[in-house]
Amino acid sequence: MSTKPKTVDCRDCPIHKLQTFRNFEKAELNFISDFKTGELSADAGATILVEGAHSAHLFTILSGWAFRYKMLEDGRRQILNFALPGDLVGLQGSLEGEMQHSVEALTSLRLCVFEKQRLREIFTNHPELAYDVTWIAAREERILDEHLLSIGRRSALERAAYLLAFLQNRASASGEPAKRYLPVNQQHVADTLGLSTVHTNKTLRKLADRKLIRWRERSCEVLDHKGLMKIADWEGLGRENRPFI
Amino acid sequence: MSTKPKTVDCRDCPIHKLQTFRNFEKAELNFISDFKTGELSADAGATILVEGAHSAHLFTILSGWAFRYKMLEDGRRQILNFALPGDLVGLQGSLEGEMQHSVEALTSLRLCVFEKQRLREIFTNHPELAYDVTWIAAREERILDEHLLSIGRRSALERAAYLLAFLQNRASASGEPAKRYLPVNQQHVADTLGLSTVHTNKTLRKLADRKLIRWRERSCEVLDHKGLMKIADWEGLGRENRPFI
DNA sequence: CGCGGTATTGAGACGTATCAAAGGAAGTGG
DNA sequence: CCACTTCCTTTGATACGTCTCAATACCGCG
Repeated sequence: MSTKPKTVDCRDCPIHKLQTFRNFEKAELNFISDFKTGELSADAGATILVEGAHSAHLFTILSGWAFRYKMLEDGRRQILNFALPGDLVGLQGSLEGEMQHSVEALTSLRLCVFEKQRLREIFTNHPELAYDVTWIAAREERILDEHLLSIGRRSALERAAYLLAFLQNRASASGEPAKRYLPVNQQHVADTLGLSTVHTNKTLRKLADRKLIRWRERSCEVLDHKGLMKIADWEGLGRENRPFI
Repeated sequence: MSTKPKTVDCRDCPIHKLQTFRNFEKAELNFISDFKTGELSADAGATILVEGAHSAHLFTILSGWAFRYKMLEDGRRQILNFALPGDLVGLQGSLEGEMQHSVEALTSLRLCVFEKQRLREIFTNHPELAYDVTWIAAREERILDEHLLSIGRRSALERAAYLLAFLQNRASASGEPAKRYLPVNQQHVADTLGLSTVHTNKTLRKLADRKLIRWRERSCEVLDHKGLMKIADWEGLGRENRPFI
């Protein structure tokens, strides 16, 4: 095996090379490279950020999946959204002050670490990148809007169909084609849909019976993406040139 | 009656004077004033923006309440969030491309109109304001996170308590103290909570029986704010120095 | 081989939706 | 000022969806 550098230089970032992302100037990459203070690796199940804590950092996902969630005092948990390679984590909620949600690794994870404190530098020195940050925030909002519609107004079957179509959509755009399966278990699905695990199981079974998905150990294979979208009355995420930091 | 100018000059903006908002530089106000292209008035029930359309504009609420919502094909509606004086409308969802949600006036409404196209100018010329835009987006995300937790994991009673506490919180920070009542009807509450109107009615009745609220025609009076927060296990929004554009 | 995490199933309780109808308040036109 | 309409709220009865509890089956792993 050849020796590899421990951390990826942003100028060689594998993610920037992907089709889904926009092209970046040399100067921008240099700045990002400087902005990046390190990398973090975490195993599946590890907690990256916890609600109520003050975090000095902001992360970008290099590889793997994570999810954001909130909990009520008695333990009820709601998963808010998932984060895939290229996603910014830690921007949601207040820019300053305590975290309003927790973040957990869904698979083993590699993250780029940035200092929140230096976020303002982006705004003063690199307006284009600053605009990107806002763009990313707006995109997250759009997704949260969809989730809200889903949980609020769709039936259990429609909700499940929406979620799996959504995750499949995100996975296939994230440039990890190796992963044919969505790395979630039924507990995760339940906590995202706002359902009990038992009912989630029965609902997923219906989707499986209709040959829309196949359930595996701790993961889900989507067999009929369009079929799921149709059940959920969902259009899909736009095919866009995402920015990325 | 004395004659009034049709539009408010940003330098005299009544909202900037409120305590909740941060202080602004002269240069910033001048820029905002230039950025503003007009005002728009709308009656309660009027549609400001519609899902699927391309809007060239961005709005700030001068007075009155509005709400954002999405609909499924068969007519089911989900209210995503409310907008009060000082809130930015139209930023949510994609910065470019079609609207992903609609916006409707809840009360009679006055809006400042900005051109989306010129948003980039903010980023190149006024980094502080650009940072504010991002701050505002992050705040909206935090609120959407709360709503997701609520709809996904709280019972009907807890959800209603959360929503009314939330609206009361927002109302009292928005500098319209004249309005002691929240200007929503039970249909709005139902569509926000993801419940039927009938069940919403029965749930609100329980809150009223416990002397937490009193229901009026097309509006709600909150009698015990803390009681609502306790039922919902909700901490409230931070008392922050909001930016504003 | 036994163990812990995950998925599956069934039965009964509970919460919420749906349908239908009636009562009240506000606004309109005669 | 009244009759009328319209929108909003309230109530009851019944159906349905989802939750809870409990037990079993399954699988990978030490």
